[in-house]
Amino acid sequence: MSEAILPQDYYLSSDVVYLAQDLLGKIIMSKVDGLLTSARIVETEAYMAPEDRGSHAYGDKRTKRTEPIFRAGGISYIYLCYGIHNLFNVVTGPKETAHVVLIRAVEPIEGIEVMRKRRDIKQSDLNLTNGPGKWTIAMGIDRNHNATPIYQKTSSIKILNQPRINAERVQVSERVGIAYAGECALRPWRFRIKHNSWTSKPDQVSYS
DNA sequence: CACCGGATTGGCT
DNA sequence: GCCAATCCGGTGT
Repeated sequence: MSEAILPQDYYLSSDVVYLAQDLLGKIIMSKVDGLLTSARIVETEAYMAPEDRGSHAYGDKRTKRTEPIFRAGGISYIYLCYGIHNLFNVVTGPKETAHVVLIRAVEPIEGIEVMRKRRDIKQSDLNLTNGPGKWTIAMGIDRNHNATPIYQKTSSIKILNQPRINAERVQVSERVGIAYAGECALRPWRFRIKHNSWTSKPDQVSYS
């Protein structure tokens, strides 16, 4: 039964850093407009409010937008970034715990033709799903799917269990795009499957 | 109600 | 490497 849908209990852990790493290698599926796509999760990031300045829920800030983050784990948190991109997070932890895992990149398994059609780019297939704003398009995910459960058979988005990736095969680094978060930006909460071709942008190289 | 800026991307110089 | 796209959430007047 390694391909069972991950149950809500899985997402209720308070250890969001563990979960972010554990979600690597799991299979995310979507069924949107009757079209099935599936892919392997190859890159994640953990966001851990209230202390985490990189999180929308920093300081336990509650707004209409951040409200789903405070619900019990196992639902989606999808928001619009730069007015263009729908970024998908998994809400984790018990109710009132504002932790999420951002899925940053996936490796296509099923429905790659559907993904090509949705993305409509004239680039290599490697560009179909190798970024947080890219794979959601490929898999038909947008804010209509915000704050919905992902642990039910009937869910349009769900994640199937797979064996945990060994720590030696995981590349740990700083998170992307949150320089404004000061010291929090330095936290090693980005996780990638090592040597996987479908992960997103490489680490920034700094010259001094 | 006006303004600022963002957990990004793709195309062009 | 640079930068526009595009829009809405959050904040302050």
